[in-house]
Amino acid sequence: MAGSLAMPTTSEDLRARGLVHQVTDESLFDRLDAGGLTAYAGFDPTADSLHVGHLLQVCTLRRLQIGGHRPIALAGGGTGMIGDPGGKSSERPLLSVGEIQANVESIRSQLSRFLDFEESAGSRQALLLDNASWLAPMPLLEFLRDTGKHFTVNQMVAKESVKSRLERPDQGISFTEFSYMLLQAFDFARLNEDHGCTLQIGGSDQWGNIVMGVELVRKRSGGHAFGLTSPLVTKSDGTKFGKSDSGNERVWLDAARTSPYGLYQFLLSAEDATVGTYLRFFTFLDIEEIRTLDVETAERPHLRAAQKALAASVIDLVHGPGERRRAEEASAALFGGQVASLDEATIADLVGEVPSSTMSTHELEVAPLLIDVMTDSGLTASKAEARRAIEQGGAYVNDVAREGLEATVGPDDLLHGRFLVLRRGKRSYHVVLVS
RNA sequence: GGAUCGGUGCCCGAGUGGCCAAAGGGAUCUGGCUGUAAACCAGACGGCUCAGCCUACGGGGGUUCAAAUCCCUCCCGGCCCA
Repeated sequence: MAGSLAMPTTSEDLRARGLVHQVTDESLFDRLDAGGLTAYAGFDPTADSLHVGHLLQVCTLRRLQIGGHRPIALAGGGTGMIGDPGGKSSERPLLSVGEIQANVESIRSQLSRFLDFEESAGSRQALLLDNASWLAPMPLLEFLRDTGKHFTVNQMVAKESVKSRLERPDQGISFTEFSYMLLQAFDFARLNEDHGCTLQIGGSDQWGNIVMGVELVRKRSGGHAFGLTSPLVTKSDGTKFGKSDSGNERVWLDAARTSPYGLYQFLLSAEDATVGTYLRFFTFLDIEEIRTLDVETAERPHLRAAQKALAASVIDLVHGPGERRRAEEASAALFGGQVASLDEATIADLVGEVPSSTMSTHELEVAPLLIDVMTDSGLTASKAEARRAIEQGGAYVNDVAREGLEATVGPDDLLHGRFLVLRRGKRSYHVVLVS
């Protein structure tokens, strides 16, 4: 990264972006600016894809790599079999070894979009490790003697993640989950010994676990390790970032789970109050540029320049510029206000990008009920839902609201003889390809 | 192993024989206002072949004209004793 003259140092950049919540030791900042550290963040491989909730740590690792450090992404193939008690209201289901391994593999390719795993990166070359490789074969007695003896149950019970579970009168915490923090601490010690890793980063909810790791490093080898946490990413109402606004589903980085268009729409709808924070957290635009966007948001919020920049930057990184273009174009076409007059090629491009389905000319000729078409296409989960949408005035065909439960669609509704653009509510589009 | 409390819809949480598809809150959805924001206001919120029917109150069985509510049993969790 050849920097311009105004290029901030790594610690300046992290601070300016608001990425520093807590540090175990202020002297970390000098080291960050000096370069040459090895830092890690852990990821639970509970699914075969990362989701936007993982984005912050992935981006921070990338910032560190850019700053001249070696990032390690640690897949919790071992700890993933246990489950972190933090935040969870109940015991989590255990995944099988096979499932976890498959998940780790999928995540590997996603990470390579953010981190440079090539040897050409030299001392900055990123690593992806799986803690199962050392946790799985570790003898229990060895763990208890070498790791367990360094911690008292007293301090473990005092951890916020455990306390919250203990305070619930109707829930408990299994010993298995209770052990999680020790395993995480062990990971840090292990990475420290094997790879010279001296920094663990994570969300602020990881603070307790990270501190234990720092302690364990000191107790085992006398080494000085650091912890750095970032703030929790929330929306203005305090709820967690990462669930899609429509549907309450997770937003994934895997295009097969969340399309680039879906991700684009998700980011585009970021609140004014938080879009600036997101730009700082999830993009690599420089601070000056982001400040300019802050001003834009304040002065011309309806243009949503910041949201557009956010969506574009993130998708560039996650899916590449080609997919970003397609997502932008699809969004522009649908939300441009003239769906019925879009040209054939434009609508054809929407198919596949936007949620879509197919239907035979046959089926359309019998003038099916809109209720059924909406439900069959998956736009609504049930006929009752489709009915409700119509009754409440939220069902549209080619952007025109349809009223009456007996409303039907037919060949007359086709655009260019083969498309039907359905919409539910303000922004859930669905394209039906009729052939 | 014993004693005891508990398991209700996406979540929290009332209900303790019929008026219960089950209060209330949150989440979600739709409409309004806007900017495909937020906040706010209003409505909706199990499903279907929809004035009826089906599924649902941890699982199974039973009592009853009628059960989320009573009984038996099993499973799971809290807490206490051993």
